[in-house]
Amino acid sequence: MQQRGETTIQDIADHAHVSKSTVSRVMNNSTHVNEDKRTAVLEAMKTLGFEPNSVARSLAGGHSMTLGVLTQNIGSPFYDALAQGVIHGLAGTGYSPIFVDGQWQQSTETESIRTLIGRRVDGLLLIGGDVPLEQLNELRQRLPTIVVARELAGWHNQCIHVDNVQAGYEATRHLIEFGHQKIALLRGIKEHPDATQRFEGYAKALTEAGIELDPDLIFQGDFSGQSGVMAVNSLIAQGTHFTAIFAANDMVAFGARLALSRHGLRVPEDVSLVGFDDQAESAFATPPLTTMRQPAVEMGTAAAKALVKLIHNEPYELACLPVELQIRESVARLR
Amino acid sequence: MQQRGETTIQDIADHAHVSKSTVSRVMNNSTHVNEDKRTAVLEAMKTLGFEPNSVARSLAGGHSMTLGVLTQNIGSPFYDALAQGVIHGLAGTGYSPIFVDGQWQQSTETESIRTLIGRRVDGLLLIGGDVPLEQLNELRQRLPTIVVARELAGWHNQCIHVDNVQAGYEATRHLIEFGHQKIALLRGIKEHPDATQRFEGYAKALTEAGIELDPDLIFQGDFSGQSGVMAVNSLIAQGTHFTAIFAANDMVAFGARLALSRHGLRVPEDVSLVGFDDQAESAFATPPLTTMRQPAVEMGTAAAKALVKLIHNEPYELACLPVELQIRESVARLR
DNA sequence: GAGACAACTGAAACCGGTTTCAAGAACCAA
DNA sequence: TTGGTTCTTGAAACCGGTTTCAGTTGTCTC
Repeated sequence: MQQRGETTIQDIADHAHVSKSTVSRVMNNSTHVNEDKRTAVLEAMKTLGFEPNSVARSLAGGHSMTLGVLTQNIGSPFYDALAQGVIHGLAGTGYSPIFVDGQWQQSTETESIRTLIGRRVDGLLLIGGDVPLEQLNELRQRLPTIVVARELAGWHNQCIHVDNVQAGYEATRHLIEFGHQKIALLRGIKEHPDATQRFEGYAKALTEAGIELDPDLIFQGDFSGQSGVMAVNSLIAQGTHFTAIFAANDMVAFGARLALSRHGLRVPEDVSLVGFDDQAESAFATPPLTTMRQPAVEMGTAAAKALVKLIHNEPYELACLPVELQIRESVARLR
Repeated sequence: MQQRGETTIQDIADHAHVSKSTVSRVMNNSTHVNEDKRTAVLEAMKTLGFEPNSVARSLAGGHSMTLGVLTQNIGSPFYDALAQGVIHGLAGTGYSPIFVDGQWQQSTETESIRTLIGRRVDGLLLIGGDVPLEQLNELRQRLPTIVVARELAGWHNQCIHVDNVQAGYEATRHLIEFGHQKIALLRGIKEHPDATQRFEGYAKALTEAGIELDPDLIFQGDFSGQSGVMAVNSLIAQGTHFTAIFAANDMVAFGARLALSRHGLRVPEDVSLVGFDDQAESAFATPPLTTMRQPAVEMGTAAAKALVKLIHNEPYELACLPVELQIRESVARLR
């Protein structure tokens, strides 16, 4: 705020020979104001270069026109795409997002949410996160809240996510259809629900196809490229036979791809590879990566728009978006 | 704000049998308050679950504890990394960033900055952007402002960027040292200063080595993967001989790499490749990409910390960070 | 014991808007 | 002309804090 002496509504009032109230009414179109006064005010605003103080506005009006967005891991493609979608969905609504990073740590998240509440955000958009359901339920009573990329019991229409079990199933199914049976699963972070659910889908597809689950083929890692490298190295070191890999996400797939090529294994001729996310780079990998496309931007946009509706008590529908298999060139039929 | 009836400072005052002023003083540690009253206030705050209204605080106190951050292209690795750095640099300072996306369009940027000013941000962090210098100079008078990833005349210490000419020079130099002479340049967006400056460095290195600039080797594109694909396709279609490529950024390099492999050209055996940015995926590309590493996160962090200092009128130093050649495996000696 | 000074503390003004309330003006029908 | 309505409009209260100002106490010094 620095600059004390910004022009205020009072300055405009004086300049246009009307009262503050009238200026306010002109600004908000709340009541009809005589045409001559109206133009006088508009004129004054222009000459004085008036930019209303939205802090004062928030305090008086009771809404801050600000939405709190809790993200995780800013700098990772999936969450960035969600954030991008949020910004996009908010464009032109008058609401601005204020981002805080939870870093997947409950304490940080809780703290960040407190900050947002202190700032009197008009609504909350929680992307992923570890905050316990109970706490979220309380939150929901207090503030319009929408949760993205996380499945919450009893949050119908205030929670948008993707069917990770189904996605894991389809990815695995795709590999099975191409004749693969020895499918390595590169799991994401252990406690991460996405990872767990994708594993479920993987297990389901295998079982359904009469293929036994082989613990040696399941590698517990995280969502980093290095994790993919380590998984493949360890798979090869322990002599496990595998013909395909389902990676926790595209980044892991890149790592796996690199490690494979280090061992002289080609993709897809020797090993087929499926990723998850469809981040921008995946279409330009060599070979272009077959992956499960998460509609991250769309989810962010939908969530943001829904939140605005929710705040205004307008009806809306928050549909569960589909994860689609993006077939490219990293999967081949087993010879 | 929704919830009228949040507990206010007055509630605390009543509960603790003191005045609003005293509560305020306890909150801010501004004056010494008797121990018994102090504990009474603290006690009251705890039992009533008080979260101070920072909107009111901003209005009264004259600072919003909010920093406006104008970014470009949220969702692109370089700008995301900068944003990530900003968030990181602000952690624990009490300031929250509020992001707006300029989309590299002057009108959008100007509009966004107006919004930020309306929100009475305490400072401005401009990442890249096209706002004319003149306008920025005015802005600087009004608000503490720091510009990131853009070189501005006369903005010493309020502007942090990278020496793109030097970086372009070094990348090209690296290829020349490996014996390459036919080095294709995949330029970024035409008007983009980064692209222009890197071109200058490229030209300088070539000239210095006595290699003539060949217009056929210079491809005008943008910063996308598709641009890299098209460049290589067109280079090959027109029969231009080249043994190395310096790409506008890593994404372009990925596209180029893909197109090369489609034409049966290997990296680095047939064509050497240098990227720019060193985004996370580059280390896991096949082969791992040699690239100019931009310290994006560090720049964001440094800028954020500097802005806080600037606001507080504390001394600080904003050094120009180096772009470092990250040597990996996509460059080979010309046979 | 009186005056000076420091330490606390509450009342009230203030930040810059929005909104309520009531009054004055204009308009209309009876 | 009169009473009732509808429009406009300004004064003042209010949003929830911070900060100034002045008063009350307590302590210290001479």
